[in-house]
This record gives sequence, C-alpha cells and structure tokens, in this order.
Amino acid sequence: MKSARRQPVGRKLVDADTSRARLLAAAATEFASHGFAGANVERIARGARLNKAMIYYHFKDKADLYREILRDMFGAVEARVTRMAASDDGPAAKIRGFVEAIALEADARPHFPPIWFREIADGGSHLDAATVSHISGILRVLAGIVQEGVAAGQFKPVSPLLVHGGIVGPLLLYFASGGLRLRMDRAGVSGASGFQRDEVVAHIQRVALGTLEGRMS
Amino acid sequence: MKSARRQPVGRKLVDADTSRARLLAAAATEFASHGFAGANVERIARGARLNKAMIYYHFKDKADLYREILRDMFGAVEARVTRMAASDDGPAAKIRGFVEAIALEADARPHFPPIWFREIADGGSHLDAATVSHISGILRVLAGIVQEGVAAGQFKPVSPLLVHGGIVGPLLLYFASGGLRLRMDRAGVSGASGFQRDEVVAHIQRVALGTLEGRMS
DNA sequence: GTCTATAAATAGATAGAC
DNA sequence: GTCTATCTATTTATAGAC
Repeated sequence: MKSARRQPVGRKLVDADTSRARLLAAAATEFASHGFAGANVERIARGARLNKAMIYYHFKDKADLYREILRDMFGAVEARVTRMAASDDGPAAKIRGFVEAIALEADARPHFPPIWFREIADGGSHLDAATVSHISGILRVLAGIVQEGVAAGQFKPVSPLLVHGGIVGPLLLYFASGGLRLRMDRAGVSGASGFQRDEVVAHIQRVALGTLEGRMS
Repeated sequence: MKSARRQPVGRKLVDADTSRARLLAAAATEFASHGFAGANVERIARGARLNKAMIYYHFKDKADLYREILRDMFGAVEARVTRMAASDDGPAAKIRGFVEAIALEADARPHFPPIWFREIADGGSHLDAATVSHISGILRVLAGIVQEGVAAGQFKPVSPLLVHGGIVGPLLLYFASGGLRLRMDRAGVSGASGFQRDEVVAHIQRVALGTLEGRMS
C-alpha cells in the first residue's frame, strides 16, 4: 500500500512542493500532451526534477498515477459546479455559472480538456468508480438546474444530456485545440488562433440559454 | 518509394478487399481505439488477417500508415461538405446540410470522431500538408455558407469558427462517446446511452441555425 | 526519501525464404 | 505479395545502496 495517501488530512495535495506534487504536475502535462500510452515515465520524472524510481515510490504504477490525475480533475470540476449551483441565483444565472465553472477549471488545470478528450476516445477505459461518480455528479448538477428552470417556467424541458453536449463539446474543443489552432494559423489558415477566451465562453453561455429558453425552433 | 500508390487511378482505395485496404481498415479501428502511440502494429496486422511485415511492405512505417488514414478521413469530409455546398439550396438548408455531412461521415467512418479528438489533443502533430489543407477547406466551406447567409440578410455575422465549434464540438462528442456512455450507463448513470442519433443531429442543426439567425441574445 | 543500475518485457522494424 | 524469424531499441518496473 505504498501508494496510499501520505499527506496530512486537509492538506492540499498538489499545491505543496513535495516530490509527490511535482510528479503529479509533471504527469498531468505529459498525459495531456501524449496520452496514457504515449506518456513516458522517464520524461515525467525529469519534468519533476526527479528520477523514475520516485514514481514507483509514490505510485503503484503508471496507470495508478494516471487514475489519480483523473480523480483530481473530475473531482475539482464536480466540486466547483456543485458549489456554484448551491447559490441562490436563478436557473439562467446558474447555466451561465455552469459554463463558467468548466472554463475556470480548464484555466486552473490546462491538462483537463485534452485528457478528457482522450478519455472519451478511449471509451473511459481508465475511469475508476470514484471518477465515474464525479462525472455523474457533474451531470446531476446540470440536470438539477434544468429541472429548476422548467419548474419555474423559464426553460423548456430539453434533455440535460443534449444541453451538456452543447456546452462541454464546444468548450473543451476550444480549450483543447490551442496548439492545433496555432499550427493551422502558421499553415496559413487565418484567424484560427485569434480568439478571445471570454468571447468564446460568453457565446457558449448565450447558446446554452437560448436552447433552454426555447428560442431555437 | 515502396509506399507509393499502387492502385490504378480512379480505383477506390479502401473498399477493395486488397491487403492494403484491409490494413487501412484494421489500422483505422486500432488508432481510433488506442491512439497513435497506443496502437500496436501486430494487432493491426492480425486485424487485417496478415502479418506485421505486410505493413512495412505497403507503408514506410507506423506514422506513414497513420497519416494516410488522416488524409483519407479529412479528405472525405472535405469532399462531402464541398459537394453539399455546391447545391442551390439556401444558406439555412446548407447549414443543416453541413451538420448532416459531418454526421454522415461519422457513420461511414466510425474511427473519424475519436481520431479527430485525439489529434486535437495532440496539437495536430501528425497532420501533413494535405490534411491541413483538407481541414482548412472544410472551414472555408462553412465560412462561405455563413457569408452567403449574411449577404442574403438571413444570418447575423457570427464568426465561422464559433459556429464551427458549436457544430463540431457536440457532434464529435456524441459520436466519439458511445463507448463511454455505455460504460456510464452500466455504472448506473441512467439515460446516458439512450439517445437517438437523428435527434442529436436535429438538435445541433436547430442550435446552429438559431445562432446564425440571431435568436440567441 | 532519493538515487544508480539493471532486469524484463514489449513492440517497431528488417532480413530473407518462398 | 506473403510469410517466419529475428534484430534492436525503447521503456516499464524493480533491486538495492545511500
């Protein structure tokens, strides 16, 4: 059980500059750039200014390290949207807040959008029970907001999963495609990288609300 | 130059049951499931009922095989949207046609959505000039439709890249996440896999049009 | 906790027969 | 065109010293 949590309870896991925290940070970058299979433990160790053996001191193996990052990522998103939805704003403001929450999390953890895309492509093969629970919690929060809006007569009863796709699809696409857009730009596809983050978020907020308020058909 | 095209000109590359076509089909499945780094040439060969050596007879190496699949994929999408946009439908119908074209291509090439997601996460590191040109062609077609609609006074001048994200993000998310939704369903997240393809496509068509017709803010 | 050295396995690529 | 056998490099993971 050497991979069990060693930090004192209540202590931030990743913020502290422990070797474990540095490994997690380096691994997040590596997994985001190369995927689980393409990630190289030697590179992760070097990125953390340590050596490979330290990875196996703190984690059971590469997959264990990866799963820890997935749990952290989705746990953070779930916590953020849950906190947001606990406010006494109306449903429309909460939909905006939901979009904003995902975007803020992508700011705080830039590895989140690419890793999420890769995990989708993998069919979720690395998700453990805790992570699945976080994801389902995120969906439940959104479904609750929609339900609230419907009850208040402000929203049409659109399927929460359709709303979710309309928010998360474009949002992750934007945050995950920074490198690609730069590349396209250099290849002469103009305007691909000239894009304001806030403008994208605001657009997605408007579209999500428009969908829910039935201004679509 | 042993990887040069061997098929007679005008012959379908993938449909024929040649060893090369079988390798391409097996490789597409393998790359979609495991990504470039995670793909295994031995598995690809077995999937094509051949052996590893045949891969190196037809292709220079694993990367060459992968790039060929990318070119085929994006070439097919570009061809389809270009053909669609050449019709004399109005701009609204063409926006619907654009969404439909992407969806039809995802039906025809199920490896397309996951591979596209992975390539985004990779920052487009495997895209060669031909593939970049296909992608930029797809964007140009969409920009043209938007321009047409604006000129006809039917659309607001929304950035084509925002429209593109609003279409392609949710659409790829839906098509790429079949496996994950099934997994979530089995984990007790109800309704994740109970979804009609046509209903999703219709929803995305409505949202895209709503965006362009200015029914959002 | 941290390191060096190394074992062990995987997997991309090639040689050469048929 | 297709195969078997093999070479070689990479890389995950561990042993064991400090």
